[in-house]
Amino acid sequence: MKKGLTKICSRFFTNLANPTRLAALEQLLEKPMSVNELATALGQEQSMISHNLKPLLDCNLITIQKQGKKHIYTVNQETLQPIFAAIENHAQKFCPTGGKCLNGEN
Amino acid sequence: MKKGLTKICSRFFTNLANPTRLAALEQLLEKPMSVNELATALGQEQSMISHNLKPLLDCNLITIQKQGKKHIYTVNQETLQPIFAAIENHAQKFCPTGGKCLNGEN
DNA sequence: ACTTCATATGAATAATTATTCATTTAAATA
DNA sequence: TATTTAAATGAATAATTATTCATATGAAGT
Repeated sequence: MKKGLTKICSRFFTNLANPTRLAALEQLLEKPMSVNELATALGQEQSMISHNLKPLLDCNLITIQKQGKKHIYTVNQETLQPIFAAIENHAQKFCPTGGKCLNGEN
Repeated sequence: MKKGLTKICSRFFTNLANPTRLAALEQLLEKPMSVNELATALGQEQSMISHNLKPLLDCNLITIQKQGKKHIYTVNQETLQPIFAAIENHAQKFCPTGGKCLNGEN
């Protein structure tokens, strides 16, 4: 890790450290969609989705494409794919049973 | 991303989304060290370091090796290296100027 | 221009997470 | 076994972040 990356990493991880945003990303990985589609798919309020998409967009973890009234959001796969892959590997190799990493809820 | 990884990812990212813990990891990447060494290196209280190392350890992002009284912590490079690399790439390619991702402090 | 549909924003409150300080546990050694 | 050193824990408070609800913006169609 390059020195001084602590700051950008902190913001980056903060953006990802949220179940609503992760669920949104998970959904958007299936296919790009609009805010309302996302809200419906996740069973959440539209404003909640908007609020949560904003930091992801600001950090370029998703991109927006405006089609008239609709705003279609797309995942930045180049960045997120390897990260999720690393976590999947970690889960399998280092937390096979979930363990303390998953004890408790969230 | 495999379905249902949202939960583990959330905990995972929550652990990383903290400047103190990132600084600790950055330091431990240089070389494994004890709690007090870390505290000194980062200019923080021992109890703060301990509190922050705990979730990293619970999630196996670091490992512990007890040498008598001293507890030497080591980074799980297999997991963290590719993640930090992906973020570095992201920062260069998608946030070359920092932009909104870094505006404000943190 | 008015209405509708889609999204974003703001401000208040709720919930979560971090930090501090005091205390405890545990290992090593006198 | 008493003392010292290293680290962990607990509980209180501070700080941050999430969520909700009301409202604003903005694009399209009438």
